[in-house]
Amino acid sequence: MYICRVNLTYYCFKVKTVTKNVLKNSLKRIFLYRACLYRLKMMGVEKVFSYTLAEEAGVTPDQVRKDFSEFNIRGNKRGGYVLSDLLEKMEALFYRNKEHNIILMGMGNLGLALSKYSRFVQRNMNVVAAFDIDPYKQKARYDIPVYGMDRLKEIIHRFKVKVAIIAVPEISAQQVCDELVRNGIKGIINFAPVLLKVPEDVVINNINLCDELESVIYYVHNQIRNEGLKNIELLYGDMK
Amino acid sequence: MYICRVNLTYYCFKVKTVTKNVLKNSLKRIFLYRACLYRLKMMGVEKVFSYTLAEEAGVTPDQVRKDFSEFNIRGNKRGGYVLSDLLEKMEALFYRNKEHNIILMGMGNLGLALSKYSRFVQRNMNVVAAFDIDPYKQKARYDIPVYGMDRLKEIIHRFKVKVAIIAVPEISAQQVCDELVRNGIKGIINFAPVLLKVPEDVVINNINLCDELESVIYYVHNQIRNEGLKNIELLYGDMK
DNA sequence: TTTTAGATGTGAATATTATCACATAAATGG
DNA sequence: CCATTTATGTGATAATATTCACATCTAAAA
Ligand SMILES: NC(=O)c1ccc[n+]([C@@H]2O[C@H](COP(=O)([O-])OP(=O)(O)OC[C@H]3O[C@@H](n4cnc5c(N)ncnc54)[C@H](O)[C@@H]3O)[C@@H](O)[C@H]2O)c1
Ligand SMILES: NC(=O)c1ccc[n+]([C@@H]2O[C@H](COP(=O)([O-])OP(=O)(O)OC[C@H]3O[C@@H](n4cnc5c(N)ncnc54)[C@H](O)[C@@H]3O)[C@@H](O)[C@H]2O)c1
Repeated sequence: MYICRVNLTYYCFKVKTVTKNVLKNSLKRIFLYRACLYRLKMMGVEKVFSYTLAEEAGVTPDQVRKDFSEFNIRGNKRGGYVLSDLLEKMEALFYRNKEHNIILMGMGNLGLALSKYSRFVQRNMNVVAAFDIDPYKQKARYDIPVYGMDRLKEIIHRFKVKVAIIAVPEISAQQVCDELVRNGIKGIINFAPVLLKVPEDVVINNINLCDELESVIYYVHNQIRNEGLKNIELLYGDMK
Repeated sequence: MYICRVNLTYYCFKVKTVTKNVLKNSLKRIFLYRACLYRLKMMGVEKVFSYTLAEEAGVTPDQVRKDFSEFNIRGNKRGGYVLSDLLEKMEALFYRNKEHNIILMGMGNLGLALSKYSRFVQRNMNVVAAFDIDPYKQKARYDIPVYGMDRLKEIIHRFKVKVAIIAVPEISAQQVCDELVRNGIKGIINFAPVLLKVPEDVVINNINLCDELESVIYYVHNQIRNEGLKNIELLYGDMK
């Protein structure tokens, strides 16, 4: 599967020999659909229709079908979709079949919590190591090994790590980020409330808790409702 | 300031006696601009132009001006914008002048980290209390008081709490959420990887770490770049 | 086996969002 | 103090995303 940028908001990629233009929003919603499907699965549902899923996800049935169409996910012309089939197709889309090694930068309050988060493993994502400049933390015992920055290159290469989580103080974030990029990291989840500068081929996903909270407060204050939606906007999404 | 919903994607609200239609995406970008402005401020910048900010935020200068226009934020016809003025206007927009009391549900790994996060306070958001069913945690000493669920109503009313953070296990999340809604909570940041069901007047902001990680992996794998963007899509944004 | 009801899949139509382009205002310099 | 330069602010226009509408297919009923 080959992907190239066609223009600023469209991505062009191949699904089974056919080149299609996939809208970024469609991709985002696929994640939502997947979450809904897991929920429905837990409830014992085995078959869904576009309107079942739409209802659950807070979108229109047309949207669901259109999105599926974009990703070449197809159901039975009258019988809707078999839930397990759908999930399988989505997981394949997200490379769930493969294992992914991840590293964690910073073993402070947040890093510690993340290091104990078992769900990563359940989803084939292994946090193979954490890195911290504090020598005390390198000596202490945690669920995952904690190294000094001197071993960053070695670990990244040994485990073929492509994605890192940044949980270091704001002030160190850019420096740590640069170091990661220098060592071949291509994707970053950044918890530090700063906008990191990276080369164009590196993907950053910022999670800014204060901003998210503030936006909720804004919505609540102004009585903006999320009718029909399961979620309000997350910030920093779909810029440009 | 009064806000009402006009249709599914537009919101209608009053800015100084003039009713304007504000696009949701504009609002999202205002958060981004603010983050950029703080960054520039730290670098000693005092005056910005639409193209300065655009460059920093990874959008077009037109977009910046248009967004400002939507929110009635205006600069000097030739002299650009005074940074401190801009920030002031944005903070006013986000009710930063007022204090906001917040509660935290669940004092586990994540809850503990959040309870120590000092930045909330810096931004006028006070986590006044945490709640946990574990009696041990109610007795132990933390940075903030930890209560049992029996005191939820009392605390919410005493501190006029409108917004809560959910950091309880997935299995308990809906139940805790219902309890919050029953006691008048109108906005929720939810870390549990489930889609919560709430009445229409309650705003939910889900932060699903695994999904965010998976999306980064997806982007990295498919070599989708975030050219010109400071952030890739966050999930669950802008549905419907 | 044939009919019928009901859901999919997708171009066409509509709605929304972003960019363009330029009139407009304010600093600057002669 | 007027001309010139330069950046704002915003309608007009272009691009993108969503919804509509219906042809198409298939499961179930007759
Ligand atoms: N605590 C939270 O709940 C929370 C929530 C959201 C965001 N954040 C953000 O996450 C980041 C970490 O927060 P925290 O509360 O865990 O802070 P912390 O101070 O507890 O932990 C930071 C850790 O990073 C390490 N560190 C510092 N500089 C480093 C460097 N150059 N290289 C490697 N390691 C380094 C420190 O030794 C420390 O262990 C901050 O940017 C914060 O704003 C924290
Ligand atoms: N640990 C992480 O880094 C992390 C990251 C992202 C998301 N999450 C999510 O956040 C949630 C909490 O994660 P965690 O690692 O802190 O789990 P945890 O098990 O360490 O903590 C959960 C806490 O909630 C309390 N609790 C359970 N049921 C409750 C109820 N009905 N009412 C009040 N309190 C209750 C428990 O006593 C416990 O203290 C989970 O849904 C998890 O998926 C965790």
